[in-house]
Amino acid sequence: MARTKEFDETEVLDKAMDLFWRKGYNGISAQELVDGLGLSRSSLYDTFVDKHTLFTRALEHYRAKGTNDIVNLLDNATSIPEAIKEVLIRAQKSSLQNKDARGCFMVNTRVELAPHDPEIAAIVKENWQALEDAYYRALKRGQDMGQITTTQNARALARFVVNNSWGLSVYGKSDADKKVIDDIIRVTLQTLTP
Amino acid sequence: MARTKEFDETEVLDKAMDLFWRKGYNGISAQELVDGLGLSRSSLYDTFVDKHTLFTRALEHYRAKGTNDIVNLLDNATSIPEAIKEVLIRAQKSSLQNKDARGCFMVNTRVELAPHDPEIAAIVKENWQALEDAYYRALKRGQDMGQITTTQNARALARFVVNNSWGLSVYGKSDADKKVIDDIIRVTLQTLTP
DNA sequence: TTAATTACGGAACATTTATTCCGTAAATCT
DNA sequence: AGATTTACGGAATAAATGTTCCGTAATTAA
Repeated sequence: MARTKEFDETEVLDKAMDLFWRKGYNGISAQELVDGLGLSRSSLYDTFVDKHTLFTRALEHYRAKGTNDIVNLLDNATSIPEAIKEVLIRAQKSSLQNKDARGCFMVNTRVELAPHDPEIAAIVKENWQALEDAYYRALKRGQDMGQITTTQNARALARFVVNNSWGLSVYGKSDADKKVIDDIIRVTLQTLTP
Repeated sequence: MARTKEFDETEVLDKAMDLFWRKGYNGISAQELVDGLGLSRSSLYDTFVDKHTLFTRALEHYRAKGTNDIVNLLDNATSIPEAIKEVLIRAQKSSLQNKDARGCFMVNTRVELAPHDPEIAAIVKENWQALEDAYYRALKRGQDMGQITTTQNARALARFVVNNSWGLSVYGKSDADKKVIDDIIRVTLQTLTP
């Protein structure tokens, strides 16, 4: 009944996610998006309405992809300290290797947009709570298995771990140094173990 | 020999700091700056050259004001855990009370600009290292006084504390909840004490 | 094959952006 | 007081911004 799109929507969202992740919402222009996404202006606006909607889609794409990976990793872990260490290290890998300094898309967005954009704030909040809950479940299991300290309740520990992962995300935005990251992760994990 | 300025440069920098702090560099326009600073466009550009220079001055103003306060507090502390607790709480107060969601200007800037702006990155880095060093000195003294654990070296603990302060800054940008903040501070401090 | 529908490329648009310019006002030095 | 220098208000500017429009191309249902 009509012409077919010449691009794959998911692939475009992947690219959009990467662009916004790197440069932020206000840091990237419509022209840069057109150039970077590889589709025409009209197709972009036909499909994604406007810049803000595209950003929202990209952020939700990140949520569905990246965050769920972490949640699954935590839910399936047998060694909780190892799993948490893995998650904290994984977030730093791109910063250390590619020196592209992306950090975490959710953290970047929370800093840039959440204070003035309720719709974005809601997505960021949901993501944060999903992460906190995943850490909570893992830490709770860890306590039952004797892998995690019981001097603090699992909820507090989960919030503490999220806080450190956020700190590391900020850290990864500039001058990432493996020694510093290792120190932070080591102290954080020592806090969690009995 | 010439007409006197009708504004106080320091007062303007205070306002500029507050505006950039709240909305970021790309989030605020030249027009909003003119309106918010209360001086004319020509005076603004005569005195502060351009938007980027004004931002740099505002950031250095923050460095000279806010960061030095913290450094002094830490250097003069008798109870190191109390001092660190005070610093971590203080950064959260504005977020909890005014719900203005400013967070920390340096953290905001590190996320928004440092990856793509070497000049800004240098200021942010210097600030971060000054803070880490101040924590280090305080923690070292704390270890000597038996107030701080010796299971980790003071440098690692300092990096860990900075990381948590950054996490709290991100947290303060949206939906700040006193219970969560208290959990994070409590676990962090428990890690530091013997 | 034709009709209907949607996609695409690119020019066009109105608005906003950061910045400059200019005429006038005020302050200081001689 | 006069000359010189700088500050100020506001209009003006050029470029960039996000978005729309239009003619043509491609796809499918009838």
